[in-house]
Amino acid sequence: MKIGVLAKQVGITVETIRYYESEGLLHPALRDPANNYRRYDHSHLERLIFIRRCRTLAMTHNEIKILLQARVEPDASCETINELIDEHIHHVQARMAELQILETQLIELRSQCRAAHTTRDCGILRELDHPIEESSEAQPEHSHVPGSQCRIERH
Amino acid sequence: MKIGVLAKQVGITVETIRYYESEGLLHPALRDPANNYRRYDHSHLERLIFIRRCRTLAMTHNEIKILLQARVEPDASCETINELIDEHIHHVQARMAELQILETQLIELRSQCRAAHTTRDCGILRELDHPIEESSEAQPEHSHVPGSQCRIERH
DNA sequence: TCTTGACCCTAAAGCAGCTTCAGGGTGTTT
DNA sequence: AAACACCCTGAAGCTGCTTTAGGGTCAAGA
Ligand SMILES: [Zn+2]
Ligand SMILES: [Zn+2]
Ligand SMILES: [Zn+2]
Ligand SMILES: [Zn+2]
Repeated sequence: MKIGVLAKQVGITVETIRYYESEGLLHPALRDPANNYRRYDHSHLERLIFIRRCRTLAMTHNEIKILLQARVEPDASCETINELIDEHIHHVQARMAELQILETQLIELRSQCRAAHTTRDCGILRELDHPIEESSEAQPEHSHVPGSQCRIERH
Repeated sequence: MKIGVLAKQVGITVETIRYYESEGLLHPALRDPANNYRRYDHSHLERLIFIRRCRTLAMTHNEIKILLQARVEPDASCETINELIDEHIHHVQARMAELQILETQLIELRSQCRAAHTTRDCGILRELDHPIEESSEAQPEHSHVPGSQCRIERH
């Protein structure tokens, strides 16, 4: 099948497929000698579905590569996989904890202004003007396995 | 004061300060005619503290710019500010909800493999091979105020 | 005085995971 | 033959910085 058909089957764009190929997630497709178009078969479809499933679970390309590697080594132990998923669950939980703290702080901030008035007297602006109070809790310096790092976005 | 002193006062790097200037968050500093070094005063310090406070609350540059604008218009209504904070709280809550769903799915996935065995028989890989089940809930197509968009990272 | 080290400057690239754009072929239909 | 859908590559854009490269400035010590 051509790239457009594959894209529709998986529910992604052709650009994303080409990007995955350039990233080494998807094996380069065979090319039609006549026009240089990429040709895909069922194994590509399956691999792409796997990749997308991992992406909707917010795994990074690095994490996915490790799983893909395990997938083609049927005789290896799946320890690695279990550990990777466990670690990734931690990534998600850690990010949620951060966001919960954020939410609390934001709601407190919001409570500083209940009636609408001029910005001169706005409690929100006033609170934002103060420096950040250190929570005095040292950052745990999370030790990631180098090569499968994931951060669940901390913009 | 010079940029290095300012950076230490605020607790960020000089590169970040220069970046904020290039982004239009911080007004360009006066330059020492002798050596072209940036010179800052107290108002820069206050503005930077404000910016950092907003950043630790995960606001985007766009959101911060709106607040900064309100800050220099003391006679305007603070309606805008309240709405922006409310919206931003929604950003955080929406992202948390996404992560909670993720966590549930990941824990379910993890439960597919309790004993270590070969990847051939790994329930995790098996489940990842299946296509994504649509939760059939149409995405709410959140209507953002154009110009203050924020996404709390959805990598 | 010369040199070392701390500090300052700019411009550009890198990170993650794509999306979008520019510029140009291919292939089928009307 | 023109229109339109589809394919190709390479590069830039997005976000919020960090890092690197390459090069001035300035104080103090040898
Ligand atoms: Zn992860
Ligand atoms: Zn207010
Ligand atoms: Zn927001
Ligand atoms: Zn297993």
